[in-house]
Amino acid sequence: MKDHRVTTENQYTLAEEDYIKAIYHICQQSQEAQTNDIADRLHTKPASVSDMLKKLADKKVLNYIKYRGVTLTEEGMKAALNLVRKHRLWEVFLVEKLNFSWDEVHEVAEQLEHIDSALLIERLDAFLGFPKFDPHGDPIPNEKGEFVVKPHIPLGEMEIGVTGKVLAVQDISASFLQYLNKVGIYIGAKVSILDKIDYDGSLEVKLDEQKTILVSKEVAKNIFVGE
Amino acid sequence: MKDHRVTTENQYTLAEEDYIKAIYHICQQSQEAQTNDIADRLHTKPASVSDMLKKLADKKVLNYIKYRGVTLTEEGMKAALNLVRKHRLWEVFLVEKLNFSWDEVHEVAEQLEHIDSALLIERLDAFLGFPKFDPHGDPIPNEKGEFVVKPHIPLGEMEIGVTGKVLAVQDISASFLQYLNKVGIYIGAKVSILDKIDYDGSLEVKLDEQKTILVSKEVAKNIFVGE
DNA sequence: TAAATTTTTTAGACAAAACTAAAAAATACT
DNA sequence: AGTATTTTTTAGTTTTGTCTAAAAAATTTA
Repeated sequence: MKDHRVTTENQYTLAEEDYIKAIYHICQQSQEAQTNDIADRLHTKPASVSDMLKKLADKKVLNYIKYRGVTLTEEGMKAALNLVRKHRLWEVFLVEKLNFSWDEVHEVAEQLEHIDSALLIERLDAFLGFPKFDPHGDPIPNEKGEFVVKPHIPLGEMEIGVTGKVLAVQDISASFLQYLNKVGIYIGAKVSILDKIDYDGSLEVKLDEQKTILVSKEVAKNIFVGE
Repeated sequence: MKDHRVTTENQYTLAEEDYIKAIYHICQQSQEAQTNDIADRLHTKPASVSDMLKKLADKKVLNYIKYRGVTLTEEGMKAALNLVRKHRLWEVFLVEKLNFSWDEVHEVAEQLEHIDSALLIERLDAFLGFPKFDPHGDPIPNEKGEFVVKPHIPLGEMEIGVTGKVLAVQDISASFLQYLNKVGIYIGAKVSILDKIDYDGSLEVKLDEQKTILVSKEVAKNIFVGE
C-alpha cells in the first residue's frame, strides 16, 4: 500500500499533496515559493523540502531550478486547485451541516481534503448547493479549477464614509477568528470607516449600522471588504 | 509528521488502525486472528504481519503469543469499535445524504474512518439522527462502544412458511450488492421461504409478498433475516 | 568587490512499513 | 512416532519521507 487511499484515482501521496498545496498558497502571495517558506508552512526542515522539490520536479508537478524558488506547472496547478476545492467544500459542510464554527474547521478540513473520490466531491458539492465561497470568504474552484473573484481591498484601505461588506479574512487562525466572533465581525457584515487614528493606524469602524468598534491596523490588514 | 492527522487525539498510525480493524473483524468470526488471515485481509504478506503484531503487542493493543493467533486487548477493542463506529456512520452519511448506493460506500468509508476528530464524529452522528445500523444492516457502536444486537439467522436456515425481514448482509462486495439490487433484495425487505430445492440447496423466496425469486445457497448464506 | 550572512543543497542516517528468502515451529498424515 | 506440509517468524532489503551536519550558492553589507 502506497498510502491509504487505495483507489486508483489519485496520483500523489499524502506528503506530495501537502507540498503542492503549500506551494500553491505561497505562490498566491509571492510569485515563487522559496524552500524556507515551504519548510515553515509544513513545519519541516529545508533539507526535507529540497528532497521533495526534486521529486516533484521529476514528476512534472513544478518548475525547479536549483537555488531559485519553484512554481507549479499546469499539472501541479490542477492538482492544487482540486485540493483547495476539496478543502473548502469540506469547510462549508462542517459549518453549514455540522454546526462547526468558522474557527474550528481548518484542521479537520486539512485531513478531509486528502480523501480520494471524485464521486464523493461531486455529490458533496451538489448536496451543499454548489457554494461559491467557503466560511472564510475564499472562493471555491469548480471541477475545472475556475473560481469567482470578487474585487476586494483590505479594510484599512477603505475610504472614510464609504460603506462595504466584509468579503473574506486572510488570517484563518482560530485565535484571529475567535477575536472576530467576539467583536461581532463576520462574512457579510456591513462596515464603514468612521475615522482613522493617525497615532497607531487603528480604525473606528461602524458595524451593521449599529455598534462602533475600534480595530488595530494588524486586524484591519486581515479583513477584506468590497461590493 | 508521523501521519497526516496532526491533531493529538489519535494514538495509532494509519497502518496500525488497519491492522486493529482487520483483527477485530477476524475475531468476530473465529475467536483468534491468525497471521495468514490478517495478511489476506490487508493484502499484505505474513512476514509484514508478524512485524506489526510484535509492535502492536508492545503497545498493549493485542495479546500475542508467538505462533499462536492474536486477540485484541480491552484497549485494542476500544480502538476497533471506534473505527467501526466511524466507518459505519460515514456509510450512512454517504447513502442518506449524498445518494450513494450501498455498493459504492465501502471504499470511501475505508478512507473516511481514519479522519481523526472526536467532535466531527459526534456532530455527524447527531446530523444523521443517531442511526443504529449502517446501510448493510450492521450495528453502529455508540461512543462507549455499545451497540444493538438484533437476533438474526442466515436466510437458508429460515423455516418454510415463516415470514421475516432482511436485517443485514454479510458480504458487502459491490458485486454481491449489485446482484441484490438486481433481484430486488434490500435491507428491510419482507421475505419467506416457499421451497428448498434439495438438489443444489437453492431457495424459492417470496419477496415483499409480490414476486418469487430463486436464490442459490451461496447467496442465502450471506443474507441475514429476523424479527 | 570582498567579506559576512542567509538560503539552499548534498551527504549520510533513521524510522515506518512493506518485501523476499530462509529458518523454525506447529499441525496433519501415514 | 516420524515425516510432510502448512503456518509463522526471523533476517536482511527497499521505499518514502524525515532529520542533522556540512558544503555550496546566492544575497546583503561594509
